[in-house]
Amino acid sequence: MISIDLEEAPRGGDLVAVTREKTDRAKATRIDDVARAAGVSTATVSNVINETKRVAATTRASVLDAIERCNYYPNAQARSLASGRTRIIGLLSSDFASPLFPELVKSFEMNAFERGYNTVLLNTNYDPHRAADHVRRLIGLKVAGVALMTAKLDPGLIHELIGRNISVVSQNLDKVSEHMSNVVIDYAVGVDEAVAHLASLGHRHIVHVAASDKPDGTNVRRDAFLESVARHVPNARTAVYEGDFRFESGQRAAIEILAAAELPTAVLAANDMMAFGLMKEMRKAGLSIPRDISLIGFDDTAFAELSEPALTTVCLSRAELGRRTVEALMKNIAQPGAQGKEVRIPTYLVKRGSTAPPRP
Amino acid sequence: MISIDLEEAPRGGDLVAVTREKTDRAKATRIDDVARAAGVSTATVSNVINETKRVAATTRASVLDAIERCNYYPNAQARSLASGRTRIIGLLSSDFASPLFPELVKSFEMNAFERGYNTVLLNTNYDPHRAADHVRRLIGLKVAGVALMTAKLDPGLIHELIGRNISVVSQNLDKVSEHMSNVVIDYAVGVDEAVAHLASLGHRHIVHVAASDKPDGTNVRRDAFLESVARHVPNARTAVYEGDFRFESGQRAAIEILAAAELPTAVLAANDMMAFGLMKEMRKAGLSIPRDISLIGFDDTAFAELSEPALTTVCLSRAELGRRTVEALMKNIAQPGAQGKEVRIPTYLVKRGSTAPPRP
DNA sequence: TTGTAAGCGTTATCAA
DNA sequence: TTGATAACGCTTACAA
Repeated sequence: MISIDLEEAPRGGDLVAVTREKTDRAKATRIDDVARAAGVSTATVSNVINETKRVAATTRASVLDAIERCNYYPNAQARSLASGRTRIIGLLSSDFASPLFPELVKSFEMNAFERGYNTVLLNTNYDPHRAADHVRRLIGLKVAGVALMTAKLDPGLIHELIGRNISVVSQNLDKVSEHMSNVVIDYAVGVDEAVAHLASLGHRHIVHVAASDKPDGTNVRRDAFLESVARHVPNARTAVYEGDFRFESGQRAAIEILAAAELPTAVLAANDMMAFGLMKEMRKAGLSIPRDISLIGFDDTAFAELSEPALTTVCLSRAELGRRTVEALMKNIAQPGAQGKEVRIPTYLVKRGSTAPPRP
Repeated sequence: MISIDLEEAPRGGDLVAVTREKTDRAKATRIDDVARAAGVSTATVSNVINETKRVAATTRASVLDAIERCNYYPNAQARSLASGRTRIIGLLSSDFASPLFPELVKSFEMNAFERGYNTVLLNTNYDPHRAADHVRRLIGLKVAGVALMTAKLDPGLIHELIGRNISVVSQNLDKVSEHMSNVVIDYAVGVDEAVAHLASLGHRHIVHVAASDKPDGTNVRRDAFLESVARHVPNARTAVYEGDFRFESGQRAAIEILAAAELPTAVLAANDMMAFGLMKEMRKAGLSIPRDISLIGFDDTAFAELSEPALTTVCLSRAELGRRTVEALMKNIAQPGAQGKEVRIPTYLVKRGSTAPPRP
């Protein structure tokens, strides 16, 4: 849309470059080069690299030396063609830019890396066609496993993966099965902490701004909220407002809440964005948080600790989510044919400045 | 640290599952299966898939049909082993969780996908060892190209890539060379718009809270700031404070600014985080933004439009950055041996509520 | 327009 | 403990 490629930048030393080209590009070194350099067979080199067989210490040393000298990097394509496995795992998501993902992706990649795996990233952008294409690519790539961090995926596609012996870890799916584990985020514990916190501050009139992730109408957070309120707050007054996770829906919910006969003393929003919307609208209405009303969010997005007041919020450790997802994948890969597991990631409350006792 | 794998979930239909296993896992279909099914040779199937040769329409149709019927997914490893190229590109970053990245990663992946490439992600976490390992892996994977979105990387490693005929696109590097392009973010235009905006509002005393990305002491934003002020504001008063991109350093800068003999009427921070720090501290000191002082940030992070007041900020389009990075990579891949290009990504001002005319 | 067959760089099975 | 050598599944000259 703007700006164009500049003209080619000036460059010195053409001759040198050309020479280098002739040297470096002269075919990458292969396992036979190393074998020759070490005076052994390719089988031995392979065994040294993969530690697949006992190799005499001296042979081993000279092979390693030869690898070093030749500046040898094994060809991953050839390796996996021959061995039938790859060291690649996929991470499929609907939207990498959504708040939870950046850190999750980072943690996922780092954990995979440490186990010798590379991560390929796939963003479906909520498009089922794209998702199907992505799955196809993953199969073509012969990935060892895939983490499906997307809202919902055609079960047929999942089968396609499982059937090809690719490990799958899904998020918040209901069932595990052979070769397929499930990471479930345990919203209930965090919600319970939040409600208990409000109850202990003395709140008796707490409302929830819900937003449902599942299309089937079930809503884990809302249900947990209602259940927790019933448990922690005797004679509670409560209500549930509907939002859609977006800032604006938080604002709309605030307007509804303000229009109600009696103002609640605390609000639990299903995510931070809506909480920020609530915050803005309530401030506009002249209310002070937390003096007039307490507010709790969900997700612990980057801004939660910077907002005015800093937002009390329920969150989960993205690092843990990433790590345990990779672990689950690895477990499935290591034990093909075994039954998948269910991994629960707890959520917890982070207390900040947006909650206080209700006005007397 | 918390929670443990639950016991295996119950499962029904073992028999069915076992049957499926026998069927599905019975060796993936290969190109010969398709060839046989279509009654042609493997070469023809390959030519249909890759569009590498003219194939008679009828033959083509029957091959496509056979591919469909066999549910055939070409083996990427075998393909690239045979062809010498892969459809994988790498994206190397120091920290995927930093503000610019999520959307950049998303855009990068989507653009790569549309061109038939898969993206492998590598997070160095600012660790040179890890970076070196990553480069090694990329070479082993025989990726077609790599985008180096990391602060600095050992030039030796870059050479290692180039020498192996892997296209490289770096960010904010100084030079381009054969097989290596450079994406530079043009901070100057955005800074200039920001300063011009302040000047047109009537500001004459504008300070900058700088933070340097480059270790060599050069600071593009600061230099652009000083230059723009000199150009747009006659008899300007100005000053530069040092920060480190973090919220707290914005707070510290605010304290310094407030301690100065005369308060400036506007502040340009080198990123949003510091701007938020400034905002918090100035509010604490009883100042109102933008009535008492105008504030401009840099990056347009997610919260810029949600803060109170919404932050005027300089930003760049992450979508464009991702797209043009992939384009540069593709160009290099398509024309091996050609000289790299320099791609400039402009920045621009987003006017929001944190800027206003100075008090009279 | 189609087919044959020789690689591509490993791993893994035997045999030595 | 090591070495030959046949896969692995595809692409691509070269032939037909």
